Parts: sequence; C-alpha cells; structure tokens
Amino acid sequence: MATELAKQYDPKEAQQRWLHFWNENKFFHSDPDANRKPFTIVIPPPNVTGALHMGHALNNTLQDVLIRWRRMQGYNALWMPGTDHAGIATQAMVERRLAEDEKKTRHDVDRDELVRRIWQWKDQYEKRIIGQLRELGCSCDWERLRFTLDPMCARAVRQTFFQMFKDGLIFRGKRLVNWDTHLQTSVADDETYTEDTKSGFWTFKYQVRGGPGASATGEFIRFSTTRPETMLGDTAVCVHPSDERYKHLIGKTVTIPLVHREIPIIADGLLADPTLGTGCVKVTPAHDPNDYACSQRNPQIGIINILNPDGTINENGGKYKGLDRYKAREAVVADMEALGLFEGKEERIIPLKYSDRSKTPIEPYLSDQWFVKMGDLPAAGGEAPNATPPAANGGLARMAMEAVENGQVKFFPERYKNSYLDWLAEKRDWCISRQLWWGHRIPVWVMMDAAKGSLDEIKARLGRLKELRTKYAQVLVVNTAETEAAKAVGPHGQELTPFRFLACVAPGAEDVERELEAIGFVQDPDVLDTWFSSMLWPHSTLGWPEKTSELAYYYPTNVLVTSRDIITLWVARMVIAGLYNVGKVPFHHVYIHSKILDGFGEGMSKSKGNGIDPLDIIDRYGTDALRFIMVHLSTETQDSKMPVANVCPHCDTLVPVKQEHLSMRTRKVTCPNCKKPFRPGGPWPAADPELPTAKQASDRFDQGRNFANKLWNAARFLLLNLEGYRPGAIRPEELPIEDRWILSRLATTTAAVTEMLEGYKFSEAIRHIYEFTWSEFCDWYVEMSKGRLRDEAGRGTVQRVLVGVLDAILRLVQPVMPFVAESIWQTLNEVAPERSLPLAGIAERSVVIAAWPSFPAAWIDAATEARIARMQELVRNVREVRNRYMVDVKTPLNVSVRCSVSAADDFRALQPFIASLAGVGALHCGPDTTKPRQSATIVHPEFEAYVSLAGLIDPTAEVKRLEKQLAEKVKHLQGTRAKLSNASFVDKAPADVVQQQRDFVVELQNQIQTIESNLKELRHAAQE
RNA sequence: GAUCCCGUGGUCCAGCGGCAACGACGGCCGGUUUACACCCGGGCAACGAUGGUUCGAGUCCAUCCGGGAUCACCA
Repeated sequence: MATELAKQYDPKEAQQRWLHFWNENKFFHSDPDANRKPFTIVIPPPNVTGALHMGHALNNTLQDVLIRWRRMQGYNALWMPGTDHAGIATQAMVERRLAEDEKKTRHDVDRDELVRRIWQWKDQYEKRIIGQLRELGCSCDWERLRFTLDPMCARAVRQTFFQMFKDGLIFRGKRLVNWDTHLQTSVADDETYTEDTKSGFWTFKYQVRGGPGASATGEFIRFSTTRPETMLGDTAVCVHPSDERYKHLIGKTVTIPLVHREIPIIADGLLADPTLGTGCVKVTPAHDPNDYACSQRNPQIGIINILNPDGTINENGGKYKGLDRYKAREAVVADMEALGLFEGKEERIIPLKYSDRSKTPIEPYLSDQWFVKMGDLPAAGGEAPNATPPAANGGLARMAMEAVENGQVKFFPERYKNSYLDWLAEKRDWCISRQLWWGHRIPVWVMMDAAKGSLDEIKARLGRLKELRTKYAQVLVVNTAETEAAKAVGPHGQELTPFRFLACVAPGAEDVERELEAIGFVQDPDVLDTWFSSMLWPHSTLGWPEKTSELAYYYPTNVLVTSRDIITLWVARMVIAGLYNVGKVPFHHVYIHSKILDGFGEGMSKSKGNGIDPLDIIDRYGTDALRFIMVHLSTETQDSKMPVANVCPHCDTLVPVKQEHLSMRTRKVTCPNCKKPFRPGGPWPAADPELPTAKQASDRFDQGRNFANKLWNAARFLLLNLEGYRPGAIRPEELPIEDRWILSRLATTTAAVTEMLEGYKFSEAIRHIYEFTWSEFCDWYVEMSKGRLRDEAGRGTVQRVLVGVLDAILRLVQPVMPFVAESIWQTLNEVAPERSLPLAGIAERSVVIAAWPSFPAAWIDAATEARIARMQELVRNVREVRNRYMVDVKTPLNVSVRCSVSAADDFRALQPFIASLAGVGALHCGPDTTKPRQSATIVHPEFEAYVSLAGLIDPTAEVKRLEKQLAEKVKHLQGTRAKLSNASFVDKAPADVVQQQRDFVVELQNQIQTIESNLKELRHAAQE
C-alpha cells in the first residue's frame, strides 16, 4: 500500500508535470462571479526584448505568493499577465539586427516593413519570456494574456489621448532631445552613455556695448566654452546677479561678430556660477539643456537653432551654413582668432554624451514634441468641455497626490510614498512623443500649410474642415489655440484664420481620418512614449473604455507589486490615468520590494553584465528553491547582495565571480581548475560562439533546495508509515500531550503566517513556516511519533495527526513552493485522501485550490507548550553533556532530576521521548532527588538534573571549565545587582522588567551555588 | 548637489527601547538507530565611529566615515 518515493526530491520532473496539470485544469483562470470577492493583481508587464532576470524572479514570485494565498482563502483571484512593447528598446534591437545582418538602416526598409519585422521579433520573444514566467510557476490567467500594443490596449490609448486632447491636457511644445546625428533620430537618456573625452576648452572675448544699438564701451567680457560653434546660436551672455565683477554690465549688450547679432548680457543665478570659468557664460538655448532652461526663465532672449538634423550648420549659421559642426568649430575658432578675440585654449577631459547605438556624440537638439500637462489647469472655460471632474481642479499631478495623501493608495513600506509625492509635486509636464516607428502612433493629424494655394482652394479647404467639425463633433476635435496669436498672411495679403490645425480623432472613426487626409491633413509621424500605454494597464487590460463585466468586477485591483525605480515613471502615472479615465484609483496597495544586488553591492544591469539568470538557478536548485530564497530575502529594509559563481562548463568547478570579471565587457574567464576558458553566464550573454557559456550557481540557494528536500522526506517518512491509515476526527482534548503540543504550535504558526502575509512581511512568513516544519515538526514531533507508530493502540491516532499536520504544512507552503507542495499533496491523496485537519473531509484535488488553513484559537495551549519546552531543555542539555564528555549515543546515561512534583510527573510521562531523544537510560525525578557522585549538573530555572558520568570525567579539566564558568556567572550577577541597586531603574522601569531582573538574580545565585558545590567535590576528587 | 536606503560573526542576513543578539552558508568537534549526508547533535564567531536622548540604545536623534539607489548638474 505504501507509495514509494525517491530518496530525493526531483524538482525537474515535478515542475513539468504540475505546470501541465494546473494548466489543463484551468485552476488559474478567473471569470467574474457574483458569489466570491475578487482579488486582482496586474503584472508589471515585462519588456518583450528582455530575458527573465533575478529582478523578474523576485517581483513575480512575490505576486504569485499573494495571488496563490488569496486564491486559497477563497477569493476569486485574477493575476492578469502581459508584456510591454517597450518602444525604444525593442526598435533598437531590431534595428541593430538589421544593421548587422543586412547592413541596412531603418530608412532603407520603410516604416511598414520595419514595424512588420518588429512584430515578428515580438512574437518570438514574447513566447520566450512568457515561457520563462510559467517556468517560475506564476499562476497568471494565461488565457487573458495582453500586450500593450494589442487592439484592446490601442483602443484605450486612443480614447485616453482623445479625451485629454479635448480637455486641453495635451499640448504641443518645444523640448531639447538627445539627437543622434548619424542615425538622425532622437534617443532616450537611457540609450546614451557618458564617456570622458579629450576636448578643447576655449576662451574668447566680446566687446561690450553700452546697450541695445549703443556704441562700444571699450570693455571686453570673457567667457569659455567646449563647443565654440554654438556661439552662432547664442542669444545672450549670462552672469550671476551678485557677481561684483560683472554687475555693471547687466543690461548692456555684445555683438557676436561672426553673425553680427547683438545679444543682451543678462543675470541668471541658476545658470551662471561665479566660481566656474570666467564666471560668465554664453547662452545657447537651442543646443544646451541648461541654457534652454535659462531661456524659459528669460523668454525675451529667444531661441535660435543652428543645426540641421544631419549635424551640419543651417541657414541661421550665416556663412558657416552647410559645414559639419566640427568643421564649423575649427572655422569659428580660426575666425575669432583672426579678429583678435581668441584668448586661449586648454586641453580638458570632459564628460561627453554618446549615443549607444551609433557611438557618435549626442547633440542636444530643439524639436517639437507633445506634452501632457501635469500642473494646474487654466481657469475653467475655453473650448475644453471638461467631461472628467477629477482633473477639473488642481490638474493631474495634484489629483494623484491626493489619492496617496488621503490613503486611497497606500505604500508598503510607507517611506516610498515620499518619492511619489516629491516627484509629482514638481508637476513637470510629460513629454509623450517619441521619434520612433514602434509604438502607438500619435492620433493627431496636422494641416501645416492651410494658407497655401489659391484663395479658392483655401476657402474650400477651410469650409470642408468646418463641415467636418460640425458633422463629427463627437469624434473629432480640432485645436487651433496654439496658433491663434500668429495670424498668417495669405497669398493676396489678406489676414487668414490660423494657418496650422491639429485634429485629434477618437478611436474607431477611420472614415473621419480619411476625410481629413483628403483635405491635406497628415498624421503626426511620431509615436507615444511607452509609459503612455503602460499607465493604462490596470484598466485597459480589463476592457476599458468598454463597460465590461471584468472592469466592473476586478477594478480597482488590490495591490501593485513593483520595484522602487519605477514609482515615478509608472506607479504615479497609473494613478493619474486610473483617476482620470475610470474615476477610481487603479490599486489600493503598492508593495515596493527590495532590489537584488550583485556580490559587491551594485545593482544588476545589462551594461554591467552582472546579472543572474534565474533559469540557471532553477536548473540547478529547482524552482521552489529559487522562490523560497526570493521570499526569504524580501524584508522591509535591505537590498540583498547575491554573490554568484560560474560553473565551469568543462570541469564543473564553481568559479566565484570576482569584481574584475564585471568591468564592462569581460567576456572570458579561465577556470582555475582545468585552465580552460569559458564565457561567464547570465541573462545577457554576449554573442560569442567560440566559447562555451558557463551556467551560474550561488550557494545562497542551498537553503531553499534543502528545505524542499526536507519536506519531501518528511512526507516520505509518513508514507512509509501509513499502512492501516483510517481517517477520523481529531479532538485535541482527547490526545496525548505531544499531539496537543504540535497542534498548538501549528495553530500559532498558521495565525502568524496569515498575519505576516496580510502585512506583506514575506520573509517573516516563510521563516515561520520553515521553523515550524523543520525545527518543530520534523526535529521533535516526527521523532516523538516513532514510538506510537510501532504501537497497535496509538498508531491510528498518531497517523491522523501526522497526516493532518503535514496537510496543513503543504497548504501553508504552497504559495511559496507550489511544486513540491503539489507533489506531496498528490501522493498523499493516493494514500490518505480523507484527512482530519483542518476539517474532516476529502482533500481537494490540488493543493493550489485547497483552502487556506485556520485553526481554533482554543488549540493554542501555553501550558502544554511550556511542558514540552521543559522536556526539550532537558534533552538538549543531556545531549550537550554527552557531547562534552564524548559519550557515545549507544551508551545509555542515567539521569536524576530534582524538580517539583508536577514537573516530575511530566518527566515521567515523557520518559520514552527523553529516552529515545537523549539516550537516557534510567530517569529518576522528584523533589527529593539528590546528586549522585561523579555527575554533571544541569541547572535550569525549573529543575536541576544530574547526569551520571562515573569514570568519564577528568576532574582536573572539569575544574578549569567550571572555574571559568563561575567567573562569568559572578560577573553577570554583579552587573544585574548593580542595575537593581540603581534607584532610577527601579522607579522608572516597568514593574515586569524589574521583576525579571530580580528573578534573574535568584537564578544566578542558584547556579553559582551549584557550580561551587560541584567544584568542591571535583577538587576533592582531583586530589585523589 | 538634493532626496532616500543600508553598515550586525569569514560570507549572506533577522532585529522596530528591556533577561548575555535570530537564522542560513562555510570552517571546527562528534554522530548517523527503521524519512532525509540536501541528515542529526554540539561548539566557535558580530552590532562602522563619535556624541546625545533615556533608568536602560544594535534599535531613537545628531555629526562623521563607508556602500548603494533615484533625480539634478558639471560653460
């Protein structure tokens, strides 16, 4: 009857088997259901280009723990999965491949073709990363898999954009972008890197003029720059307002000799730093972020762009037009020198920004972009109908701040709400356009040159537009506000209505789009920032803007689990979008987990090459081991360091990763054992077909693997002893003390674990489970059960308790270690399908849908726990004595215990356990017990035990040991007495603390007395 | 530069004002009898520095030192 189990748990077999089983049974599928309460989590969608790394493993394990736990609690649990199109990263990957494989740029294929290729790429990599998440055991509802670019999300994006446009929250503005002149595209900050580069540092001077149009004063003003060519686009010279050297020059002007433009000398405390350079700085708003900011503060100076997209100088550069910017630099320097205005050049090392893709220097470049207004809205009125009340008052940022301030959204740990609030408080407008082809195309059509053509043509066009606006008022918004002020002049000198129109079309109105195009509108070529679609994730995945039953049932979701680096980019924006679109926060809780750092305390990243591939860990230690460790290290405070080793692919030696292996691009390590080279492993291996790649390992995961195996073997022990198992009720009051003890501990543990999970204390929860399983159930209860399993009378009961407790352990551990739990559960179901805990009945057909345990508070029995604890103390102490005097376990020891009558009764009742656990032969106990000659003494507050050791003690050595011990005790006693003689301690400390100290003194005195009497005896013996 | 986080045995960590600081890994000693050498028992070993608050500080406050993260910036 006994089902045979292998001696060791085989994670691989279990993983494959149960993933299939769970999937077939649709345990993780959820539909709205009126009888149950929902519990919803949306996954932070991983990037489709990415491979799973440790951060994903941590993030998704924690979500899975929560969702599995709530599912067991009877909630209708939905974990919505999906992936993110991640505009820049994904397009960059495909473009890079295009360049490598076919030596083409995206301009060589066309927009449609590039997008088609990216979709192909996406399908392939989405499959991979979703497969990896499944391997992790994530219990997502895979039937609901979403993608931020799929039709459902696209519709939500269009609807949101349309509404915001209508409400006047989306506007057109200028912004400096990182311009890659080689690829002629803008690149995101995280697609650039900064490298120290040798550069010149030139100093020039301008002649100062008395004021606009006035003549030269004869004075010169000196300034330095690393980019002399930008001088052509300067619109001011700036000094610090309190800089005495230049105060008198403020308001005067200079003329840039090379372009003959007169520009003012202005004061700006934020831009100019008197301690740097000459203290005077040229201002080039179109080509420097700081200067741009300065021009925002001083709009009168203006902005002049001098660059073409290819990095050559444009018509604003006068005679330098057409020159490459570096050629122009040389020319400018030479010309200034010829004019006698060149003061000198130094060589300097400066940090220069490069494009990661073309490896060429970035140029800051001013361009037209779309923005979302975050700050206060202009006074109500105007064209915006303001259909959505939340945005009406303080603007989007304010609205999202309030959701956290008034507790609708709570952060765990709470301190992270500071990052959220601080960032939103800046109310910086959000630039949402990206010069890419992969993403949601901006749904705005532009008519640039409405005023071109004959008067009749213009009239016809404008008339047609007017018709469209009236006819399609519901789905078409035309914004003219931007250019209202700039009246255009028609070909015949007449004043026209604004010459540029921006039309935004609601989703699902393709016919309107075509009609717009027919009268000369062209769709904006840019796409939206990825976060624009990500921010809609909690409601777009549920079907919004349709009023779906899913949206009504699952929204708002319960908790968002993420890492702290996207609190601003993502969390804050989701709150904004949720409130704006649905009128409700997207989630009630935000749990921010720690980060996993490498062995040297640094964050893991692709560029550092210091990641760990979770699949290697799964391969070597099992998924449950990985998950156990992820949960175990999720404490509230610390990020965790994770030292890692490479497993040499030639000889299987573990080669610890050293810091020098990480320095950017170390791609080769030599095995210290077999001296052969290999490539270090990780989630981001470089392409290098020449070398075999190592797998990764880290002994941090031993504990997890060992625990899975421990569970397995505890189950194995039970199954070997379940012959004749009969289900039946368990009533603690009828059970022997050890049973009542383990049930008491189980009830305590279960309550604690539930509470810990409710507070997102993952690490503490798994600690409790681990401790209970290993140190109480396995180490003590299973050992104590062995006698009764052999005994006809007790066997039935103890089997039921063993099965019941194991059942509960499996339920508790399932959220964290589902595979081993299911393996054991299924085996147990074959032998003991009907169990007695927590309720009598047939066990569920899978542990993943089993009920979360909960036990009567009455089972918690402090008196019983104390009695077993006393026995454990005795056993531990006898073991210690045995160890100290090197007594074989096979040699029974005789023990006498002096203790109260009731304690003696307990000890006698527990004698079989004391005998088997500590190898005790005869046990005498009672108040009158005396110390036999030549015995070791165990002193405990409740008893004193003597272990007979005739002939086994070396009196001389023992005297030394006891003297040392005595000295320590005396010292401690003195310290405690001193504390008690301190009047303020006795006065001010709580009574129980004082009493503790008093009890402690008594205890110490007893111990000292015992040691002294033992010493006396031993000294006597030593003399003989 | 601003904000935040963290410094505890050799390594990785717990600790949320009160009996001589919890574990894991490694190293040490010993054992392994009918679940488990991925086992069992035992022992060794630690609060970054200086001040302060308090009867009492690893824990709270300040300063410093060291590490990290985020944001800004370096003419």
